[in-house]
Amino acid sequence: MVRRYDPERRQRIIDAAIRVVGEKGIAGLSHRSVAAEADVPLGSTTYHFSTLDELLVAALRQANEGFAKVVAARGGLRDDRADLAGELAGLLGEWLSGDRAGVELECELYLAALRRPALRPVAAEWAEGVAELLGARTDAVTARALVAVMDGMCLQVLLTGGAYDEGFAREVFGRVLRG
Amino acid sequence: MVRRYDPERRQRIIDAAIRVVGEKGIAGLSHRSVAAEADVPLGSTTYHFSTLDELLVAALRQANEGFAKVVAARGGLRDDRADLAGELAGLLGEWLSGDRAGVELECELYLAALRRPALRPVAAEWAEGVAELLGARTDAVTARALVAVMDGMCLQVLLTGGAYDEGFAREVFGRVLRG
DNA sequence: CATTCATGCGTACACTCGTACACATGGGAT
DNA sequence: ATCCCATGTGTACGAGTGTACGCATGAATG
Repeated sequence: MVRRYDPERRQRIIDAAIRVVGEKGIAGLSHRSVAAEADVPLGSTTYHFSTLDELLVAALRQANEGFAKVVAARGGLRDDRADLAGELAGLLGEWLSGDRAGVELECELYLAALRRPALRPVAAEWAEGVAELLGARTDAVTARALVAVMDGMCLQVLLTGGAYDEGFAREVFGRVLRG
Repeated sequence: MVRRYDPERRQRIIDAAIRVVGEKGIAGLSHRSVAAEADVPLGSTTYHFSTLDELLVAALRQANEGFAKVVAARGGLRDDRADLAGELAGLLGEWLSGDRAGVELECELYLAALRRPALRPVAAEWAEGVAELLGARTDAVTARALVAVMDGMCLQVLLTGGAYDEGFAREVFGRVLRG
């Protein structure tokens, strides 16, 4: 069995990477910047993550839990009696209006999959995870559609700098659900 | 009136920037790489675009026309008799299955607005442009919703590496339109 | 106890980058 | 005709980067 001297070392590097991306973006991520943020020598970061892609995969996997936490805090969307469209609209609003830096961080890592094939499986996992969560309340096709709408509305808010309109979101979710 | 010695110089640099981003991604964009691609000296690129952001803005503005061309080639969505949901689904399919490198290029520039505020107005212009195009066939709220759905479905295809399902797209567009 | 080797650490090298600056050139204004 | 200045060019510097390599350390194994 392989054991490490400092089992926290690897985790500390991932946490530091997330902070670096949050502050300076993926463009500001380097073995050195992570090493400085994690307060470990350069060789330690290159040893644990020989490629920056590996580090990004680990960071994305961990950051993905942010949205899941918001969902869990809201009871996991399991209340069949509640209005799902309204629930989702509220969920998005809470997520977007909360820790904005964290939101941008998650999105940036997620969107980075466009040019980094290594991240695509992780991005796909996230989409499937949300779809499964919704699958408990609706059919698979509608769930996939809802995920697409959520992604699209997040993009609109984050990319164009516009404000999030919860009423609009509820309306759109409702139409998709009314299929 | 201010005239340049080489009126094409600036344009050639923009074209070169688009090619560079298409081949190596935004991460591979630098004053030097653009200069090499455009076959101009380094000083020329730094003179015309002192910041890479400026160059990206010009590139995004020019690349945005790619989708508009596909729309125009399809008659501009102005045929009221046709099924709008099917039209949009076909449009997306044609765009996504066409020049894939060009699609990724446009998306990457578009998504870069997340971390580069300078690009946001241009991204917003694009979204508004498409919404206006759709506004001729439906109300403003529905148009905005359709844009969000289009963005979201493109993301799903490009980020997760999944295939584009035109039937699914048509179904979702239909639901949003049936509001 | 002795050995092994995954892990951790420090340093150096070659490379690219943004930036700055001095100088060349020639169109347009005077 | 002359001057001005936007434009074009070449070069250099310091900072930051990925990578590689040699060495240190101590847990695991026999």
